[in-house]
Amino acid sequence: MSHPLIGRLERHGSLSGEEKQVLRDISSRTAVYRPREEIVPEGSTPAHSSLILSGFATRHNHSLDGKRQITAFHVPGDFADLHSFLLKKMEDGVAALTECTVAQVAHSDLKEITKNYPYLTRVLWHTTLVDAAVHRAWMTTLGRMEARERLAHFLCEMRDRLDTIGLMQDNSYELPITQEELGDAFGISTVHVNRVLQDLRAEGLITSRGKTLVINDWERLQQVGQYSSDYLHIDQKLERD
Amino acid sequence: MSHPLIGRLERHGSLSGEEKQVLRDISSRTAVYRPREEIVPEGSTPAHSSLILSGFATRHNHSLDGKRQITAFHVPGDFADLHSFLLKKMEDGVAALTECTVAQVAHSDLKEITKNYPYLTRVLWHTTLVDAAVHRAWMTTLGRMEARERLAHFLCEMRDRLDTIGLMQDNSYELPITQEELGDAFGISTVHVNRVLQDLRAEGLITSRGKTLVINDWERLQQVGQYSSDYLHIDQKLERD
DNA sequence: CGATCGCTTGATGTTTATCAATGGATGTGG
DNA sequence: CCACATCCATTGATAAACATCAAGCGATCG
Repeated sequence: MSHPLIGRLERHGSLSGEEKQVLRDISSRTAVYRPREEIVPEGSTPAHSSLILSGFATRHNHSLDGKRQITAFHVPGDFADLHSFLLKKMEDGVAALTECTVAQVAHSDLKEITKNYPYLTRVLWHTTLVDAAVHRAWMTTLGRMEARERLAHFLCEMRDRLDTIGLMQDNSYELPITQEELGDAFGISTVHVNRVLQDLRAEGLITSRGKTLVINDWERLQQVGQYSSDYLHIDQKLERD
Repeated sequence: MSHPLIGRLERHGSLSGEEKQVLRDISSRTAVYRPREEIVPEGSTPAHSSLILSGFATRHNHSLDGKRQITAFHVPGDFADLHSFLLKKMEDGVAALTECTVAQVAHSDLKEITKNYPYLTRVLWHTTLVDAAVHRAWMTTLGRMEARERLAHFLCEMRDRLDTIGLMQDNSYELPITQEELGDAFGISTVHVNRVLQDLRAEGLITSRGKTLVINDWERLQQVGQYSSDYLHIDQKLERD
């Protein structure tokens, strides 16, 4: 398996051999987490950032009265809490959805990168900006779209994100996310998620068997979700100089 | 008037004299915008980032069916579209709410900073991460809180943000935002914003005369909004070394 | 002075939450 | 291997939050 972070960053820039070696060096310490296990506790102050090498994970807040808001779903190659490098305190925790292999990148190593590798620094900064761009897209679906549009939008987003890492084939992908988690991400009750997904199936837009999701009508699903992949900045290249 | 950006960044780190001079140099080109004028058009690819020196501004998306989602309200000292330095294409536009004086910082200058001033680079990166942290807090209110809680939360947030730049006195501040704009930010119809604000007034939590907002019961307003200022990372210091 | 803007109010309809219960699938200890 | 528990998807009935439509009203402005 090629290195997920290097693969990811190479889509956003052209790394030198030295830079690739640096990335390999700082991500050599790995850990494995079981499903539902906390990778980064909510409210903690980690000394390293967690790069997902394999598996799916969530990032989530809890409101003061205990309700959970999932702020991101993470897939292999995502730097789930790179922002903790500079923000220190994690308002949002990271938890494994499936078994996850995670590289733990020391913040001290990241700081060295900012001192010696300006281009690599910009590439890493860029990944946190894409993360924020996804937040803004989700804000728009949360604030201005109905439940079926939100879910359709998300299914489109996952298709494109998984496609770039080779986890989508024939408009089908594995989505190890329960209906309760979808509800917590998109501000919908579990019951309503269930009914909306049934509608999308009944209209012939999607099929699902177990955790496998099939997109049967990509065009119409994008229309329903008012989806455009622009905000993911897939394959946007950062110039070196 | 002291320089708003330097004031802002000095709360997040300790800048050297040389670094302060660099910041002054790159933000010397200014422009003035009238209320409602676009500062950064939605979908554009600016060659510079806009730093608000004075005035209030919004950042906003439009869903494909034309509904507006406001993703941020900006106050003096905010680098409204610093993310356009690396993301290039602006999915969200910036528009003036009041008359705004804006410093236009060339992306080429920002790139030079990343090459020569690692500490300054981290401080700038940090500001984009705080921006994203606010997005996540808003996502939580959008997804998991009711209209009156969302608005109460926002009024608390503005109190603290305006306090740090000296625009809050005696639990009172100027809020040049219409009820329609509040609705577009928090996923609520204008009519409902109006009724919720009336409720908050009737309960004695706030008073408003024209654009002036007074917080009459800070404790209870925070409770209603389930607010804690942690996510704003006010006065968090980044170590130099 | 008409026009526009922002705020307000009332009446009605829709989306979605909540509560409660069921059933299949999976896993676990005895 | 079975009894039991747990998780997740599903269904029906009722209630709440909020949107939409429509109209009026004061302030401001060219």
